[in-house]
Amino acid sequence: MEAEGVTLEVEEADFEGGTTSVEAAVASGVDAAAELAIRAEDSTITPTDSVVRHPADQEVCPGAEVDLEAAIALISREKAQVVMMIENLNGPGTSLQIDDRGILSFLPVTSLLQGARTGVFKRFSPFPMAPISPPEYQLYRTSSSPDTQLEKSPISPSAPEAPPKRKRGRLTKEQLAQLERLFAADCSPTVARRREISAQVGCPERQIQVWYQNSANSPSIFACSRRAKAKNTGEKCKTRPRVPSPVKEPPELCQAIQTDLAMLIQEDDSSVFTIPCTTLTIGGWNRVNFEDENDLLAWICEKKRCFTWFVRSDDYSFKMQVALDSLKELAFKNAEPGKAFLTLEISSPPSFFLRRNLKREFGVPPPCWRRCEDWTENKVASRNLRHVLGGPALPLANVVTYIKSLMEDAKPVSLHSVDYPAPTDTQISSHQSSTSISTTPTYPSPFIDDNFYLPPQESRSWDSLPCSNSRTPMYDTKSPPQSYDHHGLNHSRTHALPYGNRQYGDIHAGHDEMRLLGTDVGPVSAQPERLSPLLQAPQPRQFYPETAEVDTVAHFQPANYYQPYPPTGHQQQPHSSSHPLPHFSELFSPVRDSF
Amino acid sequence: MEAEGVTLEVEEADFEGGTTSVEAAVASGVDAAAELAIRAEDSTITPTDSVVRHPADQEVCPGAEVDLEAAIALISREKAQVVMMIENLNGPGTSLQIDDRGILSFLPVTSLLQGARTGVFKRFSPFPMAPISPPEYQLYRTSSSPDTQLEKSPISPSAPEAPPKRKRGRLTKEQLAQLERLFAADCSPTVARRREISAQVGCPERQIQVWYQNSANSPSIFACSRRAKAKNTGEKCKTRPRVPSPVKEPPELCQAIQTDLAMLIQEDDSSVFTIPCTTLTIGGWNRVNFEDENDLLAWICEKKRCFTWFVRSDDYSFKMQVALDSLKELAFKNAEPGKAFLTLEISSPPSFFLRRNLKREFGVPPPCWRRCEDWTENKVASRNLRHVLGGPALPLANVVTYIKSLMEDAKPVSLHSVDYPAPTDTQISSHQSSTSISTTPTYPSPFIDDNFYLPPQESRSWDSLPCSNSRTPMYDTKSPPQSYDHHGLNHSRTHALPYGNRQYGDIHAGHDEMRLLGTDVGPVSAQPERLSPLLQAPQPRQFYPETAEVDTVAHFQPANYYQPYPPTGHQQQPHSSSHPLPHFSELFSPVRDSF
DNA sequence: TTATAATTTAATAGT
DNA sequence: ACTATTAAATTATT
Repeated sequence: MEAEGVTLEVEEADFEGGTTSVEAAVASGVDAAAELAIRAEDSTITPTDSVVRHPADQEVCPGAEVDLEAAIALISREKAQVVMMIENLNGPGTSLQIDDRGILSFLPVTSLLQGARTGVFKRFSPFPMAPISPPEYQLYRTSSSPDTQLEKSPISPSAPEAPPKRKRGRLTKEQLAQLERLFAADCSPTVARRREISAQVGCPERQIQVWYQNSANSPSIFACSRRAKAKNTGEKCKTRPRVPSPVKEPPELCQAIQTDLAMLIQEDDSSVFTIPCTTLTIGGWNRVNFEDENDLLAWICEKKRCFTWFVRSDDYSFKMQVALDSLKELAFKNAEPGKAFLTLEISSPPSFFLRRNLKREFGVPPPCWRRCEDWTENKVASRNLRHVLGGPALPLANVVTYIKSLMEDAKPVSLHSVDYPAPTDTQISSHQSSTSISTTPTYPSPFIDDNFYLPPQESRSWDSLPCSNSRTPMYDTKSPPQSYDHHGLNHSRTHALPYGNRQYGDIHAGHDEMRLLGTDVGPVSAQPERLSPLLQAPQPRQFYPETAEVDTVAHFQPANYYQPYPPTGHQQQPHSSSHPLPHFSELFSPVRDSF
Repeated sequence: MEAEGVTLEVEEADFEGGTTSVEAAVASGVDAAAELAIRAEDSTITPTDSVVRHPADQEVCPGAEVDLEAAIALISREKAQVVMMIENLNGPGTSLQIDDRGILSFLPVTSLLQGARTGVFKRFSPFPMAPISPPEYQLYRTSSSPDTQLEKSPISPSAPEAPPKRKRGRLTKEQLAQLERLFAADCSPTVARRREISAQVGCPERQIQVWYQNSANSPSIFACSRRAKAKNTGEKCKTRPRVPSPVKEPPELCQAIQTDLAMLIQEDDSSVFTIPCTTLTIGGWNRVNFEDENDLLAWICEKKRCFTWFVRSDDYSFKMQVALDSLKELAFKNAEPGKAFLTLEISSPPSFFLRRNLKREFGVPPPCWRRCEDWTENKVASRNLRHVLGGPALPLANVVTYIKSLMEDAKPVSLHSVDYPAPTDTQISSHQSSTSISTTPTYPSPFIDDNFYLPPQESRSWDSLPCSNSRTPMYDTKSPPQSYDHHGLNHSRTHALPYGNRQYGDIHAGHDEMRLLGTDVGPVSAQPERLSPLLQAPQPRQFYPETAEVDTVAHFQPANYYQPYPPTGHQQQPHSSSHPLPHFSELFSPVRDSF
């Protein structure tokens, strides 16, 4: 194959320390395999040394993959005259490519040459691929002396033992954050659990395993035995999520409440399922979180039968509670891998709370949640009843499962994280490209003054409100603006969502969307016999709706002060809400029967 | 335990970059556990940072094990005033020891102090154990100000978030040189080996590890994958020394010839073992090398059956060859850690060579070795037949092993690097304090003129001399001044030298000396049947002794032009030497049998 | 800025 | 699954 080639001469490259003549030669041959050799022809360098080598220490030989970047780096440091040869190309300008690991096997010659021409030469992979037609370059044959000629190792024992190239993938920040969270919840997950995590996080199971391993053992100062740490600080390294919930929840859903998280959410139900979310969109209002902090959370409180969206800014934390039973429609949509959106159509606006962010100190009662006015921008949340929550796919999917299980004894719905849904999806795009992105509640928080912080009063505490000793629901039953039923549940639109993402499971493109409740709202003719055990096993619980006056103080005791049923017999009459309330109990709650 | 202690003040330590006051304090207490804290009291260092940490990043606390070496290294890099405190000793001077992992838990205080006193401080483990009685030191209580006082961490959560300040120590030229060499020999040493290296080079194991790592992987040009380079240029990265010698050599001995080194020594035997030495003493003549260059080397050429001492000065390189078989006695003696002396008693003077130092250019034949007159001062080497070579302990010890293996099928002798033999040793002191230290051959190099550089003539080349196709030895057999045999081998004086140094093995103090050959020279009644395989496996090779005229040109072809046996039939009669020659062949070479 | 020391983190191997 | 180690990538320091 003393084939012709293509050449380009670069007079001056910007290699530091001296002007260096760079010469790039591309020769096309017959072989399909490409050979790349870069050679520094400096007299101070011995011929053998000057052959550029693969970073993985393999000699460059036909068919070999070459990390051009490393090679270039080498050359630039060599300050040597350089000859690059690409031989046995299928055809100039077309056949080389850089794979996703930045490794070159078949590099677009043009980019190579262009790189050389511009003298950039430092990084290679993302070179402009501008198709420069081969004619632009001269056919060329390296004019080096025979002995300096690269003896094209006859392909033969080219790296007889191809050292199983260690491809080092790096976890993204998000993935790491997720893993950290999950680790905190359970530092030694089972195989099955790992598989779930793998799906959720979006990387191979093996990688998850390795991560947990390394996290547990690494002598790193940070990790400093994440697991060991957990073992010491926390209890005995929660090998299982420790929530003794009677429900057989899907994994991530029943994530344990970390201590700090518990402090954060200050929910008195130890079985709340917190979901760290990335976006919350209500109409034009949009709150994003970059997952480095627990700044945007969602959880479901079974006891109170509500969703909560939690938002934290510098000085204050905010939350809004959406009654489970005000849910008209619930739609799940996959987004990028591991991510999804959950769209909720509710029939009544949420209730709003805020709480001062204070470091807890001994002797000082921690700030507690206070009811407040809608803190979203322009109080949009009071008008727009469509919430779009973006976050980790699996937990969000599990929310669907969970909600579904509240209505019917359905089999758990599995999640399918499809290939990136083209961003053409209206839901997503409308969501993503939505108006302003406010990283904090934009509405001036109402009622924030020092008087606002009343000492927690048992009598006013939500927790101490009677719950189930009276089966009378505590909600305001008047003025349901709409009625609905769940016959409207559009099963034809409720696709099974394959579990996992495309890396580890079957891919059923197109099944990335699911809706739980029909769009239409029918009359309340519930089918109590189809209620899930979830609702029957624990004593019927009640949702405390928007009954309190706007400035009512809600106090939740810490989780570990949880007061089981039956609570105090003392009960408080709900106030009337300024918002219309749905007759959600007529729909789902077996409580109805006991009325 | 505000116990009394023992103190020693060292006014000036030789930490590079500045004079540093070093203070060592030893306090004895009641606890059996020892606490060691080393603290740099530099205002530029925060208190927490200045607490020396275990290499594994653990804070030093009572009972903790501390890698003193690392600590010392750290301190020396800090260039800070240093307070060492050893508290809760069982008793001063007795209770600390370094375990086999080089970790200190109970260090012999005396050595610590002595080290401090002498300011050596670089290496710790093998410090002289000379029992210095505690009274020699004053009772002492650190007089530092309260706040700088080491708050003996109430074990508590001392630095909750001590930013693990990264202290960047830099390797000295010498260390780097050593490492480079060692790397060339073995680019991925085992842990044990690394520990040795660490000891030898004099910096913490961790640093060694890091260096190797960076050398192997870094895209640096020097490193530029030093390991990669090694892998490619050499065979497949000698994870083991690559010499296919039948002997099971200990590492450092079978160091590969680096390219430049090969050029330097211009030996045609690819299996020579070069040993970078620090001193060569022959009588009153003394040549030292500071190890930053390959200016003083020793090697053994199995093929020629000779030792060679190589000395390089600015314009010329010199060497002398000592016939292996003229060896009367060989003594090994440990010196400072990692260093040793080898004393050779030979029965006949070496032969001398010189070569001009020229950069090689293409087309120009490289300068070659030329026989010449004794170039030592006053030609002392021709009269004094006792050579003392100082250098790295292990290789030198291995020389002994090697030589031993030439004479008997003995198990390899391992080396013991004892605690510093007290510098009272006559051999060392006489050597170290010997007359003039000349950094270059002081004798005016003879025959240096332009005529001296004859073009290499095949017929005159030493390499092309017939070797084995005629089994007739080429040496001058006349006038052996002495006869000898190796029955004289004094086994009672041949101690087994434990391999490794005291850090990693049993310590048998006192076994730091060994002699191989008896001091007496007996008649030549060789026992050919006891010859080692080394001498039998490769075709019998011959030593080219001092046969040529003094101005004979010896030309060694480059290694890669190596001409295997049988060489050209053309043979050249040796000239008669001006020196008496031993009948070495009668002793060892099986060639004798074929006479 | 470069060179190189040191750390962090992913991955492998041995057990 | 745990341990130790390697290797890649990154950070930091001079």
